[in-house]
Amino acid sequence: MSRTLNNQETVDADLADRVRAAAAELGYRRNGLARSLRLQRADVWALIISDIANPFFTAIARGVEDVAQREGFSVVLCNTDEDPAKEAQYLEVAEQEQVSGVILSPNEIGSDISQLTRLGVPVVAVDRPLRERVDSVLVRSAAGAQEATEHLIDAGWRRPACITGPETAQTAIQRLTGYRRALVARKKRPAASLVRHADYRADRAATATAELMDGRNPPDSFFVANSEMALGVLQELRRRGLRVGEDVGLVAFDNAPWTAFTDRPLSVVAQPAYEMGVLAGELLIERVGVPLDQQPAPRVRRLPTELIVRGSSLRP
Amino acid sequence: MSRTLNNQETVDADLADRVRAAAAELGYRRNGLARSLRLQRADVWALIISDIANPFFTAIARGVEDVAQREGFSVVLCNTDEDPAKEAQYLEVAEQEQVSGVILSPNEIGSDISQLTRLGVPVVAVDRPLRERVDSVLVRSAAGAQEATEHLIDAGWRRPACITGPETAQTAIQRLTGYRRALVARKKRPAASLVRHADYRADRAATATAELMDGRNPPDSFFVANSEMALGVLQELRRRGLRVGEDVGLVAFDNAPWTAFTDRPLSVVAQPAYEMGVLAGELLIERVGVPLDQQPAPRVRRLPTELIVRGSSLRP
DNA sequence: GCGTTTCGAGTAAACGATTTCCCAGAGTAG
DNA sequence: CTACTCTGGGAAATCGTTTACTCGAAACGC
Repeated sequence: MSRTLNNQETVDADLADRVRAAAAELGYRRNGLARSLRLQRADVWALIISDIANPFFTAIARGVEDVAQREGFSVVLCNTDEDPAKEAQYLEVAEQEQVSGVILSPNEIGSDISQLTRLGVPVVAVDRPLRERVDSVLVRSAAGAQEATEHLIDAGWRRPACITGPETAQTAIQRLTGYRRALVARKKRPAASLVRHADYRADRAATATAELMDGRNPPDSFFVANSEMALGVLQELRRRGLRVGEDVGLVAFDNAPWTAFTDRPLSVVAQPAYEMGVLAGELLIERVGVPLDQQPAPRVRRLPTELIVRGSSLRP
Repeated sequence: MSRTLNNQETVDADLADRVRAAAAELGYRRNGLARSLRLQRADVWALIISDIANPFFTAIARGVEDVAQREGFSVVLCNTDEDPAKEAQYLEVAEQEQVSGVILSPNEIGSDISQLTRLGVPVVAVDRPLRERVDSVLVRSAAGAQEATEHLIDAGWRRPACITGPETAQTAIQRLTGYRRALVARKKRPAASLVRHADYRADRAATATAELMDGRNPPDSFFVANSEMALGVLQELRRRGLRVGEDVGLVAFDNAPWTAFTDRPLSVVAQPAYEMGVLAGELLIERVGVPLDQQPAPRVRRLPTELIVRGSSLRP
C-alpha cells in the first residue's frame, strides 16, 4: 500500500493499479499525522511573522509560500503581533508539530530558538537578526535610513524628526542609526527630542507626531520607519491642517501599494520584501533533510533598499 | 505520564510533582503529532483565504486568530490566490492533517468540501457563500453596493461604471447586482458596456479602467468592488491626468487603512471584517468536538456595511 | 535436475502519545 | 483475622503509516 502510493521500488504494475483502484473506490485518504509521526517530520514550514496586516510581511509570506509550494511544503503562517509571548508559543507549536523548517522574523534579537536548533530543525531569520547564528535575510536598513534622511535635508528641510519602531527591534535600531548618521554627515546635531519609538503601529505614531509637533522646537519633516506608522503621521498632520510636501516633509520605509496615491504621493525606502521571502525559502530548502554534519555554515544575506522620491519629501 | 501532564483523575500529588520535575529535567516536549494521531484530532484550525495581501482578509484573519487563541487552537493560514487548484490542495491538506475545523472564503460557490463534511470536520464559510449548507458569515454586499452607487448618482455623477470581481465570486456578483439595482432605482438604464470583471486585482482594474475610458461613451464615475482594484483605478486615472473627486467620482468597497489619505480621500463601503472573523470563529467553536447528532442546523449571519463618504465621490 | 540467486509481496515492528484494563496493596467492615 | 472494596498506577493496546525483515516462488547457471 505505502509502497504503491509512494511509487517506491519495484511493484508489479498490475497490482499497483488494483491497489490504486481500490483506494479510489473506498475513498481512501492517507493520514498525514500518522505519516509524519512515522517519518519524524512533517512537510510543513512555520512562518512566524510579527504583523500580518503589514504589506511588507505579507509580501515576504508570498515569497516564502511560492518556494514552499514549488518544493512540496505547506506553510503555516503564525502572527505574533509583536508579542514575545505569542512568539514563544508559536515556536513551541512548531516544535511539537515537528515542522521541517521555521522562518522567523524575531521580536527581539534574543528570541530563544535553542529548542528548535537542538532538535535539528533549521531556522531562518528574516528581516530581523538573531543573536544565535542562523541563516538570515536582512535589509541594509541603516543605509536606507541614512539615504532617506539625507535626501530630506538635501531637499531643504531643516529639522527632520525620526519615528522608529520599538527599542527591542533591531530594524528600528538600525533605522534610527541611519537617521543619526545622516544628521552627522550633513553637519547637524542629532537631538534626542526629535526621536520617538512608536512600536511600528499607526496610532502610536500619531501620538508621537503630536508630541513632536507640540514640543518646544518642532520638526519640519519626518523620517518614519515603516508604512503603518506613516499612516498615523499622515492622520495627525491632517488633523493639524498641515500638508505633506508643502508644510512638512515625509519619507517612510516600505513601498506599500497605496503610497503612490496619497496626497502628496509618499517618498519611500523600498524593501525587496518578496525577494526576501523567496531567499529565505531557498536558504531553508538547502537545509531541510540535510544531516547535521553536512549543513553549511550559517549564511547572512543583506539586501539593498531603494529610495523612491515622490512628492511628500520635496519642498514646494 | 499522560495522566500527570493532563491533570487527569486522581494522581498522587507527590508522584505528579516528581514526574513533572523529571520531564522538565530531561527537556521533555510532548509530540503533538502522536497526540493528535491518538486523539484523532489536532487542536488546529485551517483558515483558507483567497488573498493574504488584501487588508480585508487579514482583518478577518486577526478576528479568527483572536478567538482561536482564546480557545486554545492554533490557526494555519492558507492563501489560495483566487486559484481553485490551490484551494483544493489546501482543503486536502486540512483533511490529512485532521484539523478540527476549517474557515474558508471559497473561490466559487461550488467549492467541494464534501470530504470534510463527510468526516465530520466542521466548515464555516466567510465572506462568500457555499452551495453546501454550512455556517456562513456574509456581508450584505448588494445593499452596500446599491447604497454606494445611489450615492454617486445623488452626488451628481451621470454615468457610473462598475468594476467588480471575477464572475465566479459571489461577492462580485452581488456587488454588481447592487450596482444595477441602484441604476434602476434612479431611473437609469444599466449598460453592459459600463461593467467590467477584473479579478479583484489592481492591474486588471487598471486595464479595465483604460478600456472604459477609451470606450465610445466613457463613464464619469466608478463603483469599484474592492480596495485593491481601487488602487488600479487610481493609477490609470492619474496616468490620464484625471483627478478623483474633481473630474471623476469614485467609491470602493473596503475601508482599508490608507483610504482616508489618498488624494482625494476615498469614499468607501466599510465591511466589518474583524467582526466577521470573530463571528466565524465563534460559530466554529460551537461545533468542534460536538457529536454529529447534536450539531445545530447551519446558521447564516449577514452583516451590514457602512457607507463612509469622503472626497472621492463628491463633485466640486 | 538441483542448488543458488533474485525479486516481489506479505508480516510485523516502530513512531509517541492516550486510554483501557487489570492488579497489588491499602483500607474498612464484619 | 478474614474478606471485600477501593484506588493508584503499571502494562498493553491503539491510532495509521513506513520500512526492515522474511519467505515463497521463479529464474538462472552448472
